[in-house]
This record gives sequence, C-alpha cells and structure tokens, in this order.
Amino acid sequence: MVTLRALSERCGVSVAAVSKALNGRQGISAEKAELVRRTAREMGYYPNAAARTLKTHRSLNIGILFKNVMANEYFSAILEGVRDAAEEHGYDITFLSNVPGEYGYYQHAMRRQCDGVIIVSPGYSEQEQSEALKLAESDLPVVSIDQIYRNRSSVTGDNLGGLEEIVSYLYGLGHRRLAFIHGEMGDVTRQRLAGFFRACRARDIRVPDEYVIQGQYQNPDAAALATRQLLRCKTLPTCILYPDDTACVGGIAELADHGLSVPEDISCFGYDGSHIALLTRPTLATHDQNCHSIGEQAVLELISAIEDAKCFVPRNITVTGSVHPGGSVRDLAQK
Amino acid sequence: MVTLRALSERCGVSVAAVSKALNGRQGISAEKAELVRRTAREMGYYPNAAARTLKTHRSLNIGILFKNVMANEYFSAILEGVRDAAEEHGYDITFLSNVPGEYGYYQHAMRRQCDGVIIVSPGYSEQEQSEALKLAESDLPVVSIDQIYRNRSSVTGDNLGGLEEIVSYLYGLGHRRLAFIHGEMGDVTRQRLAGFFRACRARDIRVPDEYVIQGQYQNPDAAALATRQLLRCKTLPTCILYPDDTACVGGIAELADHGLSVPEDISCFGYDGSHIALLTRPTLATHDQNCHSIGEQAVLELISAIEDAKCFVPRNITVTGSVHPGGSVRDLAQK
DNA sequence: AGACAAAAAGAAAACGATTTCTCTCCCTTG
DNA sequence: CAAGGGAGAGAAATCGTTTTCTTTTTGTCT
Repeated sequence: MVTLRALSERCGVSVAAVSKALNGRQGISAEKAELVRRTAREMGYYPNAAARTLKTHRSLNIGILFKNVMANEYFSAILEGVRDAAEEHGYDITFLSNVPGEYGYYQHAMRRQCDGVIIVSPGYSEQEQSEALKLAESDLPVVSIDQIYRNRSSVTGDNLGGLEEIVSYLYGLGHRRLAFIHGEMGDVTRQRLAGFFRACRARDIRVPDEYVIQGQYQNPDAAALATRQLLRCKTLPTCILYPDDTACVGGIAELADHGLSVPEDISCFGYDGSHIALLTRPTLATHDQNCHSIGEQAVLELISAIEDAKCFVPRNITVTGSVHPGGSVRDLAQK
Repeated sequence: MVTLRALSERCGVSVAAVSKALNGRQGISAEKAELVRRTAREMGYYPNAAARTLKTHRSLNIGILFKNVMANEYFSAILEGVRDAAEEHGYDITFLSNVPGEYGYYQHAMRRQCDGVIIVSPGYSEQEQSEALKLAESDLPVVSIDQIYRNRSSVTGDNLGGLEEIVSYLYGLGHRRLAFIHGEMGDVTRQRLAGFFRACRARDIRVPDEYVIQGQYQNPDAAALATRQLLRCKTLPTCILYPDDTACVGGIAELADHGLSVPEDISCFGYDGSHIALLTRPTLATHDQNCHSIGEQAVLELISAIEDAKCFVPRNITVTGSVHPGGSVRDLAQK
C-alpha cells in the first residue's frame, strides 16, 4: 500500500508537505506540490478513507434507511437518484440496518461514522419506526423522503398537486364522473385525497361517496376488489383513478372480466409512471413522480445540512411530477 | 463519543483490557469482562469502524459493481439478495464508481478498504469493462455474477438448464414447433441457445433457422420487430420463447396487432419471473431465475474467499430456477 | 513454604492520515 | 541596513482501535 510516508520519502519532503500538496492546502511551493502530485499518480497512491475519517471525523458516507423490496420500482428509482447524486458529490452510501437487541439504525450510522442519513422507508414494524425516530431525533443531519420529522428537511412527491393535475387533465378530456380508488391511509394518501377533492370542487364536479374507495398500494387484487365494488353503482364513473400503475393493471383486468373494455367503456388512470405503464395494451395514462429527482434532491439537501451546518434551516421540498397521457383514457370531448 | 478510553477510565481498567473484553479475547478475567460489557451498554458505546479498519486492515465492507438501471427487476432482486446476505453476516456494501481520469473501480475499492468485491454488472462501455477487468485481476477477493473471470468464482443463473426445462415443459404440453427470440449475444445468450438446441435435439424437435431470431433484452419494441419477422414464416410456431418478460409483453402486443390471440392462436413464454408476468392478462408463463438467491450465493462465496483465503479455491456456482406456468401457454395435449 | 507455570493486567507502539505550531528563510519597507 | 512580515518546510501530536510484550498476580504442586 502506498502511504503518505512512502510518498514523502520518495520525494524527499515531509509527510506534512505531502498531505498539503495532495489536498491543495497552502504552505507548500507550487513546484514541490506538483512533484508530489506527479509522484502520487506514478506510484498509484489513493488516500486511506479509514485513516482520514478517523482524524477528520468526516467519512464522506451517507447512511440510508431503505427497508423495502427493491423490486418496487418507485423506491428503486429513488434509490438510484440517491446513489447517482451521492456519487457525483463524492459520497458513498451505506444501507443502515437494525438488529433488535444488538444495535439500531443510529448505532449503525455512528459506527460507520456516517456524515448524515436519508430516511427513505424505515420499515413497517413498530420497532423499526421507533428506531427511525431515534435517528430523526439524534444529532446527525437527517433528511427524510415521503414523511416528515420534527425539525428535519423532507422531500416528497407532489401528491396534492399531482392529483389536481390529473383531475384537470381528465376534465379537459370531458370527464365529469371521476372515481378514486386510493391506497392505505397515511400522509401520502391524505394529500392525494385533498388534491382530488380540491380540484373537483374547483370544477364543480360532484363526487358521490361511493366513488371513493380504499384499496391498497401496489396490490392488483385489492384494486380488483375495489373495482368490483365500484361496478355496483347505478351510474358508472367515466374514469377510475388508481393508487398506482400496478393497481391500475389489476383494475383493468377486473373490468375486462365484467365485459367492460378500456378505454371504450370506461377510462383508467394510474400513478407512478412505471415501466409497466408503457408495456400494457392499452398503455396506461399515469402520473410520473420524478423519483430520480426526489432521490437527488434529498442528497443535495442532506449535503447542505452537512456542509453548511451553521446556516442550515430545515424545509419541506416538494418535487413536482407530470401527467403522462396513455391509451387507457378516452377523449370524451373529441366526438 | 464514547471511546475505549472513556470506558477504561470509568471501569478503572486499562484500554487494552477493555478491548479484550469487548472482543471476547482472552487475557482478562470473566468478572472484569462482564463489568466492561455492562458499562459499554450503559454508556451507549459502539466501536469506531474507521479506527478499527485502520488498525486491522479489515473493513467489513463489500464493494459492489452495479452499473445498472435499478428499475430492472432482475438486477434489483440480485442487489437485494446481496444486501440481505451481507447484512446478515455483518458486512456493509459500497457501490463502486468509476470516474474516468480521476479514479477507477479498483481505486475506489481500495480507498474504502473493501474486503472484497462483487461484480454484478460492470457497465457497457469499453472503459468500464476494462476497469472491471483490472479489478478482477487485482489482489482483492472478487466474485462475479453472470460472467466469468479467470481464476475467480462466479455465480450465474442456470441459463442452460433453464431453457432445457422450458422446452421440456412445453413438450409435455404438446408443443412441437418452438421459436426462440433471444437477446444480444454474450455468455448468457449462448448458454440459453445451447440449452434450447440441446433439449430440442433430445426430443427430435426440428428447429428451422428462421425460428431463431435475435432480439434484445428488456426491449419490447425489439421483441415486436422480431415477432413480426417470425410471422412471415409459412408455418407458424406453436410457441415463441422470449428473452425476458418485458420482451414477451411486447411480443404479445405485436401478435394482437396481427389478429393473433394468446394463447388460443399461439403460445408465448417469458423469462425472469418478474412481477409483470403476474399482472398481464393472460398471465405470462415464465422462468423464475431465483435472483435473490444468486445475490446471496455471491456474498457467501465472497465471504469465504475473504475469511478462508488460504484454502479458498474458485468455482462456478449455478443457481437453478424454475418454470412458472402461466396463461400465455396453451395446453395442446388436452383436447 | 518455595518454586514455577499460567493467567491477568497494562504500557506502548502501531495503523495512515491531518493539523497545529515552530523554525527558517527571504523579501519588503522605512 | 535593521526590522518586520510572510511564505515554506517539517516535527510532532492526535484520532480510536488492536496487539505485542512486559510485568504483576494468582494458583498449583512438591
């Protein structure tokens, strides 16, 4: 292994000088610095992160709470955004784990000397939630995604605005009877409901209670069930909004089983802008949440919390998405 | 921060004694060891990974080469297997990056003192390939997935056996005319082709040249194109094998455009066992590669390369998958 | 009781960086 | 020409562990 010491001997200067040269600090002449840098390249030197961390108390390492099935496209896209942005800024990321009775997320982060932590999804169990909270209330810089902790920055998709946009889009196509099958209750769902009702009210769209049904996220069967329930209404909606694309696919299949074809008989709208949306026939009209950007924003926010600690003030960042038209929605205006 | 020093003062013993107690080394009495451990728990001590790494040259960190869109279900499932297995064995994982002109995968791994590296997918560019090779030829323990490096262990899905199984399954359902739209040429594709032809020959299934067409992995459009080409044959196959589920969906859509319905007119078979396969109507017959297990195996192999270095001998591990029946294949035997 | 081995305890030297502080020089300025 | 200032160079301390080696204590056996 090539160390500063080795370099210093090779160049005939002190270890301190080598350190200064390599870090662009001053206190060393330009020629010597150049010599050192050249020699470093020749000898294949790379700094020892452990030693540097030990001394500086900065690890260039970001901890990440990510207790999710990665197969979930929404979360994996966020993760990718996080990774890309971290990489670009010279940070590495470390998945934080939680072994009840042994150590928690916080201990893990501290053990690895993480400079900060991004909470993507803490896990569903009571235990994991409380460990995540411990982290959020610690002295570490923390940024969360899709949930809000006291006095911490957060980054979320624009669920309220997203649903407003969808309703506005559908209204433009002549839809007046909108049903909303939504996911499990939580911050995200509440935002979406608010956006939905707000946009409907603004356009004088009346939404019967029976048009709003709880389904589940990422669950085509739950969507099918909710759809079936919806079909019992005397007057059918012209369009059904689903909590995500996977659910939407499930709903469309259920409609087909009842002899209703999409979009001729009824329209459907997904959420997330996942790959599936482009694969099915008809393609899905959906709402792209811009996950990659959500991940990136979280990293940028965290880095500024780390590096400008003194003048950092937490805030809630909303990343706007956009409607992706698709074959599953019929244009009722066009006659 | 609670350090060994702090603990030693609190317990009235030497730093060395504390270290021994916490690591279960001998050279300290049972009672003192117990006292130290209790105090450590009380004071909320956790070891400083950087200091430990610096001293021991072991980081409990695994580098991972993963230059892929995570939205790809196949890779993200592998990644998840890697993460889970690593976590279980007390290792963390670090994504290795490659910034041309700055540093390569190897430098990144060394800088972070990785104990070993898993090469999942090195990236497609010339540059990345060669950086990955540098890593594979370094003195670090390396295990690769889906590709083989000289004198290194590898873990791969059983592509050869997978296709044999598929053919065998289809044969059992009465299919005799099989077409194979495969992905870009490479180790994986060659294995699959070999398995396909071997199984066909064993059953006296003749495969006309025009039934074997190159498409692309994960590309529904390429699959559609290849499918169109296939439809020009005077005699159509009874079943088309696709390189993966995404391609399969693209193929089915193309067939529909030509007025052929699946599985009534023609059957289709995917690969990967992805979520999509369960969502479409009909559901996709597919082959589950057991990706999670592939990731796990790679970690186990790497850990033994790291921890039993002296008696480690590289080998190629094959993880077998299994056929998942689905609605896209018609049972021709049943009349 | 005395001698010796074995176990326990601790002092100190690393590991590879950063950083502070001191010491030289050399140059500028009055 | 003397004084003052600034830049360059390096010695040494330090970060929190582990580990070796020496010293001390304890226990065993004749």
